[in-house]
Order: sequence, then structure tokens, then C-alpha cells
Amino acid sequence: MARDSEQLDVRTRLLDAALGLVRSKGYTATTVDEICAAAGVTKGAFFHHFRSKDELAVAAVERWSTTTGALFAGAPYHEPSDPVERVLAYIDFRRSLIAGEPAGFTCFAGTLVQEIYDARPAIRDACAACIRDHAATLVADIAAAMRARGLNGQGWAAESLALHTQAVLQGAFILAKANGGAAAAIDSVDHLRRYVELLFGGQTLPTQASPIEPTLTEPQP
Amino acid sequence: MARDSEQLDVRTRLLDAALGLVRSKGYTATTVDEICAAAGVTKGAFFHHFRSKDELAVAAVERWSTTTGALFAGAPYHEPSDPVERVLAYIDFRRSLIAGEPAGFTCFAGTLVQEIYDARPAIRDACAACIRDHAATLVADIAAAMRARGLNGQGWAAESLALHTQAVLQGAFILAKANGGAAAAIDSVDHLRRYVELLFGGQTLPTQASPIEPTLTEPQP
DNA sequence: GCGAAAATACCGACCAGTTGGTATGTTTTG
DNA sequence: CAAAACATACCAACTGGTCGGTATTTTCGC
Repeated sequence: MARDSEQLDVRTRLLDAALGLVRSKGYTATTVDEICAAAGVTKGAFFHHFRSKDELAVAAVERWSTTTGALFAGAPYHEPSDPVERVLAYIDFRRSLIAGEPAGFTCFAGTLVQEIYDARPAIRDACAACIRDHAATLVADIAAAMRARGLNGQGWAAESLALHTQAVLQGAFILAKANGGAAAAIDSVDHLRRYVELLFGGQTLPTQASPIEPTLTEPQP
Repeated sequence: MARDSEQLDVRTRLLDAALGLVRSKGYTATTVDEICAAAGVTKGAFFHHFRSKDELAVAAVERWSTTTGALFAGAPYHEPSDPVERVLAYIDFRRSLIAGEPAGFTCFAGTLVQEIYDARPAIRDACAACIRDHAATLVADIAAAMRARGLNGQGWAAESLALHTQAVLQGAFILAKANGGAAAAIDSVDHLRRYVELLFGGQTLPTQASPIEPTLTEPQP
């Protein structure tokens, strides 16, 4: 029914346009005019909704955060009753999202923060919050998994492993961009899965071979 | 004696200036004029040595590759006779390099490729080669470690683990940039070490606590 | 060993196109 | 009809890159 995203309000269209362009061209190389063209509006509309390009960037990170937040909240990896399985299912889910062009599975916040961390503190903080918040959604499962396997006082905390999963994903995206392929990224995610298996004792069934093939296209932090 | 790098030839000074500026400001946001100013030369000199900004970028990646290549080739992590120890020592060495400001320990090639992978194929390929070549220097040790511990046919190859170490490092750098601190990056490197320990059987002595504190400042891919 | 010629290395003013941002409308909506 | 939502025209600053010129080294016939 709804004619694609053309029906959305201008502000959202601008944000989505920025999301797409910045993910493939980078922030500085993406011009306001390009964003306007992609959103199908004029510059006047842009500066009506955002006081500056930087303000749009912050808003775009927030949109990215809520959009992907909803995607992950509704994803099926929360179902297993064993917390270790849930963590592994999360990794499998992330793995299943990596396909096609890098711009399609790559993390907007990670891409952005790498480019502007030093010169744009406001944008950097928004990106940092986005990544941190997403990692935080894993902490409960990881902590439960540690308790379930009696794995405390090992020198690392649940938060630390949660952040590590994000580091691996971000790094995997860089390899994919350098290589021009999803395969390199998937390889690293497989290592991450193996690490988690080894940490929690490898006796869990590998759901790995063919995880839920998702039709969704929005990946994450 | 030599008055710092002011004595080096113009081309090298331009490359070094670009290395520093791009690592903290990003490629597009770094202007040719800035690079010239930082190198203490004029624009005329710049375009005498490089036909374009992109050509300088490619040359800068190559310089980064050789510079860091020499650093790692001369590093002490090659000494242990046990290949597993050598791999762990490599990780410890990488860990020890992470200190101070992100621009000081971050990877030039990784930063650059993330920003320009889609629009500048020539630069992307140079970055990809840089990362790939560095990872390749680890393959022999990893392969030997796999043989020593009878770890073949597990579904992953030595090359894959080598690339994974780079992915973790690249991702760790992103976390550091978002967080504004080296601590986050180090945490992830510790997880990487733990993974390697678990993979090869955790019975090796942890050199981890205080690795060789290096005075060098040039980090890596 | 020498002087002229020819590269090479470098300078700095200049340029056309682009950039984020503004000022001033016009239309839509409550 | 007033305010919000957009469009249009425009601008000053900046961008990568050019171009004519000069100083310095290298080449080479003699």
C-alpha cells in the first residue's frame, strides 16, 4: 500500500538518505545537497529541520539506534532457555545479517565514529552511546551464561565480553570493506562464536550451519 | 644530532604529515593545504611530488606498510621457540602498543579504508594489501602452532585466524575512538589472547601481566 | 675540470567548482 | 491569518588542482 519510504515525512527521509549515503561514502564526503537529492527535497527543507549538517548526523545516529534497537529486540535469538545458547544465537543472528554489499550490513555508528571522533565530539558521543547501548542489551544474557557455567572471577566481566563482540563485528566490517566481500567478515564472526563456545564449554549444539535466514536488511552497531 | 624529521626530504615529510592528519581527522576532512602546512612546504611542492591527493594517499599507505613492517619484523615477539608462544607474544606486543591518544596507536590503513572503500578503489586496494600483508606475516607461526598442537581440519585455516586478529584490533580501535580511551581497546585484545590460549590449549605461561614496555610509537595495520 | 644546457625541485598566485549555510520568498495547515 | 513547512536564489569560504616562474642540482660535450 504505502508507496515505499516516499510517503514518510521529510525529516525521516532526510535521515534515511543520510544513513545510506554516509555508510557508503563517509560523512565528510557526503554533501548536504546529495542528502537532499536522495531524500527528494531542497536545501531549504534540510535547514528547516536541522540547524547544521552535524545536527543531522547526531539525529541520524539516534534514528539508527532506535531502528536497529527495534530490529534486535524483535529478533528470534532471545528464545533459547539456556543463556549460553542465547548468546550464541545472537552471534548467529549477526552472522546471518552479513550479506551483499558492505554498505548494506555495515554499522553506521562505527563507520561514522571512526571518521569524526576527533573533530566532532557531539557526533562521537552519540555514536559511542549507540554502540554502548547495543552492547548493554547483551550483558544480561552473558552474565546469566557466566553464572550458569560458574564462570565468574576469571578476570573479565560480562560488559567486557559484550563490548568485545562489538569490536569483532566492527573489525569484521573493516575487513569486508577492504576485501570487498562479506566472506571475510563472516570468517571473523565464526571465530567469535568459537571463542564464546570455548569460554562457556563447547558442549552446546552448533546452530551455526544455517541460522534463520532473515529478510530484514537493517544491521547494526 | 639530526634535528628531528625536519631534515627528511620533502616527499617523506608530506607522507608523514598526511599519516598524522588523516589518522586523526579522516581523509576527506584533511586538506592538501593542511598537509603542506604540517610538512612545511607549499602546494607547489605537493603537486610536484604527487599528481593528486589520492596518489599521495596510496603512497602514504605504502609508507605505512613498510614502516610498520619494519617495526614488526624487528620486534622481540619472534623469539620464543614455541610457535604458540610466538603468536601470544605477538598479541602481547600489539597490546603494549595501545596507549595514549587513539591517533597514536590506531591503524592508518584501517581508518582510511573504512572511509573511502567505496569511492576510491585504488586507495582501498592499497589498504587491503597492507592489512593482508601484515596478516600474512602471522600465518607461518599460526600454522606451526596448529601443527604443534595437532589442530588441523577444525574448520578454520591459519590465514583465517591471522585475519581475525586484525579484525579484533581494528574493532578495538573503533571502540577506543568512541570511548576516547585505550582501555576499551586493550580489553578486546585480552579477549583475543584468551581465545588463542583456549584454541591451542591454555597451558602456556601468561606473559600477559607486563609485556615488554616499548618506547616505539608506530603501531600498525 | 668546466661551463652550458637540461632536468629536477620548489614556490606562490590564481582558478573554477564545490561546500555548508542564509535570506527571502511561497505554500500549506491548524 | 499566523505559524509551520517547504522552495529558490544566492553567498562567502574553501577545495583540489593549475600554471608560469625561479633556484638548485645533474648531465655532458669538450
